[in-house]
Amino acid sequence: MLGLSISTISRALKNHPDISEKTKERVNELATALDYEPNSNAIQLRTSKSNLFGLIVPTVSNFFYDSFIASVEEESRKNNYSLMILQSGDDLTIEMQNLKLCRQNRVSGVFTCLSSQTINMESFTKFKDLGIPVIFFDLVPDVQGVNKVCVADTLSATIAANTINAKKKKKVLAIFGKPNLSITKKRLEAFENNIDKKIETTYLHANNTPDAEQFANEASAQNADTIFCMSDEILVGVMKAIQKSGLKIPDDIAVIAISNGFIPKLYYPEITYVETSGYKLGKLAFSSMMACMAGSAFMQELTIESMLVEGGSM
Amino acid sequence: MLGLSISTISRALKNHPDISEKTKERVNELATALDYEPNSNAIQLRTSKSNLFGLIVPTVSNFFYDSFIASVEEESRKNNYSLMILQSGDDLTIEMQNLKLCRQNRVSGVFTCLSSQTINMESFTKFKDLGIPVIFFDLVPDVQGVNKVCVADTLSATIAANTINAKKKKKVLAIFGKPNLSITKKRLEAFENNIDKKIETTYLHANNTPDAEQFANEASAQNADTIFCMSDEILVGVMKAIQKSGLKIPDDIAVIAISNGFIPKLYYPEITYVETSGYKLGKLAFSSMMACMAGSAFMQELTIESMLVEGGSM
DNA sequence: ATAATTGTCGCAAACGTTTGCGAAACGGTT
DNA sequence: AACCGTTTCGCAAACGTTTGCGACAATTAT
Repeated sequence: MLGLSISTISRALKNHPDISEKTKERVNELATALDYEPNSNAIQLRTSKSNLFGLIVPTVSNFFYDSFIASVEEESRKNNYSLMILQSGDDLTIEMQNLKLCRQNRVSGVFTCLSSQTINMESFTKFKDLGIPVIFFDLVPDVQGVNKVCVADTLSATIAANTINAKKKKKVLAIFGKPNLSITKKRLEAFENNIDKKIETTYLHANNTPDAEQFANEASAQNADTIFCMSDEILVGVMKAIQKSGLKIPDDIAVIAISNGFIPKLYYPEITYVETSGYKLGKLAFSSMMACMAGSAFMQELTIESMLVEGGSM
Repeated sequence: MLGLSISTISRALKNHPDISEKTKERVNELATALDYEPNSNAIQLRTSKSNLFGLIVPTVSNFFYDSFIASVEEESRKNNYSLMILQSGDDLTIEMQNLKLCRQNRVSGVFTCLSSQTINMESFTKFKDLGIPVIFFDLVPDVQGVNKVCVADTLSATIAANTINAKKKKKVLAIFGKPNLSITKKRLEAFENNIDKKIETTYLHANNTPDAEQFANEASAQNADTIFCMSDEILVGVMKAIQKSGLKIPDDIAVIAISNGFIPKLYYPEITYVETSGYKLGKLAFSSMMACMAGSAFMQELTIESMLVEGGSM
């Protein structure tokens, strides 16, 4: 329509110095008039660079992951990337299928956490070979040479233990999650190492919310004065048990949790918790991804700081 | 490597009848050996059909939307589609930017709900012109000729009102959300029409959780015997106020809500609610999308049924 | 005046597929 | 031996870009 070649149009649109200002103007004018929109498939095919990140998560509907996703999406959009979301449902087969989808869609990077069944990392090394950076978050593999971003498990459990110590509690029920998860191990170890030895502490592992509820029921029967919850899942069960028992927080029983912060604020008094922000972790993951893209591949483990948020439950 | 042409390979991989079984075997064998993965950019460029859906949501971290997303992702994966997630933050500019991203990525369909600022539908008609189906969900435009899937606002509010009637309550505080939203209007209207006229009912609009908490505080001072919450946001505030007041549910005060179901189960007793499932809505949205893709474009408004889930709060 | 430089632009190949069409090979029928 | 039908496969164009290189014109230097 302008009597120009395709290459000239392409260059004009990209503000290439070879093209005169007048031509650029004419091209841009017509482009907006026709509201031309570049075909990103063609672009990606030609340049073999996509503006797509893959994000694999056990499930979207989760206190922690949803804010993580929100955070990563926000940054992606700001940096002109799109986000492809995939749920693994903590299923190994689906996880591998999702990784395949990422490769086929030629993502330029992957955010993922491990399913609890993942044993070998072979499916991830393929990405390494392809030069596609992988950022592990939250549930990360126990190996070196990969990029990991985590919440500060050790620190957060330490803070919780110290808070309990400072309040001079006597009898603590500490409820942790599934024992095989690295996150559980780290938190448990740190808690054990830091809780005052004079405090009578019972350790339990709850696989889910109902488990936690039942444990908390027994705890009130045993006159524990404090319950520590490793996660939101556990906190929810504990709170249900406490409400049922009619015990008053914090006078009859104190509660402290490690949490993203949403659940603790649902109750009155609000529950004191050590914050592990999915939102912050998302930001960290993204900046780590950008660092990888820029070539500075550190292959390190980064953590976000934790801090105590005081409610009225201690 | 096999002495075959590209076209033969292509056809063999797609199980084309022209190709002999032996050749197919050889090709497939080598393909898995090299773990060949088709370049979806090239495919999409050639066929101009993407296997990508766009999903625009105000925010991912929301009780309702996260389960909606989870649901749509699940179906998408099963049907060999991928999902591109975009957050609008209820911002008109970002909404339009996201729509642009959808077009550029050549999505084959869009799921979206309106930002509250969206006035004209012009940006959506462009998709119609391109033959890209758009499914509106939850917050839908008030016009004809588009595909909409919604929760049954009228029905759910009616069920809630009838439940209150059946329990012979005397004094009800009904808290609704932002008055300008269509969802609020529908629920309010249905509630008003169905609540027993003999019941003394106070209507309030809360813009957020703290508002609701304050309203509920005043309510307990006024000796209301029942509080109705239009949404989870409101329920959370109300529950905080009730816990603070020390009132017992359901003896001192009854609570009923319209909810996705997650929040009501966090408390003891569990809150009775009328279910509006984001998960179910996702399924409906997806099947509606598939119907559009298949050509049967109904351009209608579909709703999911609502049902009462009894907790112990009434 | 011619030669060298610079500023603009077009040609054509390439990215990895799909697909209509034609070609070769083969077996079977007259 | 000639013909026909079928099976099996390859050629080449096309999808919409990007980009190295060369071409031409305009400008400047000699």
